[in-house]
Amino acid sequence: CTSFYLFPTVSPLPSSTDLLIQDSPDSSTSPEGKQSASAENSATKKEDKVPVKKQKARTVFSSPQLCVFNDRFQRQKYLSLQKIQTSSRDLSYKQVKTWFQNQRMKSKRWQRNNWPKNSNGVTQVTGNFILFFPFSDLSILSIPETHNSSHRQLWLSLYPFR
DNA sequence: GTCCCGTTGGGG
DNA sequence: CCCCAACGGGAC
Repeated sequence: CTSFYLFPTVSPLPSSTDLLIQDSPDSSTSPEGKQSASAENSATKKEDKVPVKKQKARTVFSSPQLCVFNDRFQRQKYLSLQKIQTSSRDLSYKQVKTWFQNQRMKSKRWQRNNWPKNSNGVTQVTGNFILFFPFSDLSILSIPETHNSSHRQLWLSLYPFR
């Protein structure tokens, strides 16, 4: 998975979404719930639960994982059942679901702010090209020479990933 | 159960 | 600061 894709015409799409995504060494999240067992300070009142500080785990997805997710997200904004599970066996379903949710929000927010509108909030069309900005990524969907109903599509996706 | 939405908190 | 995974809660 490179950071640059260009597949012409009706992309059969890599579809390899599974396989290859070698598991990165660490892959999983930070050491979960590591605070000491905290020997109960014994005789405290029952309902006086001292705030057991739950440390939020901050997962950072690996680049290959993001690549797969992004690629998928371009086509499906909604995670259909557990399909993507296979490509990310190290990640929980909840994590993937959360990623899609956040991505949807990000997409929406990005559109609200940065989508090029022509007067009426519709996608801007310039010549033969439709500029298509799903979110922070750049995508250009062009429809060159539409001879009768066979829209030839050319997808050009850039995945910066920062 | 998932979704949306606002919010929280970890980490660069 | 910002980014973003994860959380909480209400709605369906």
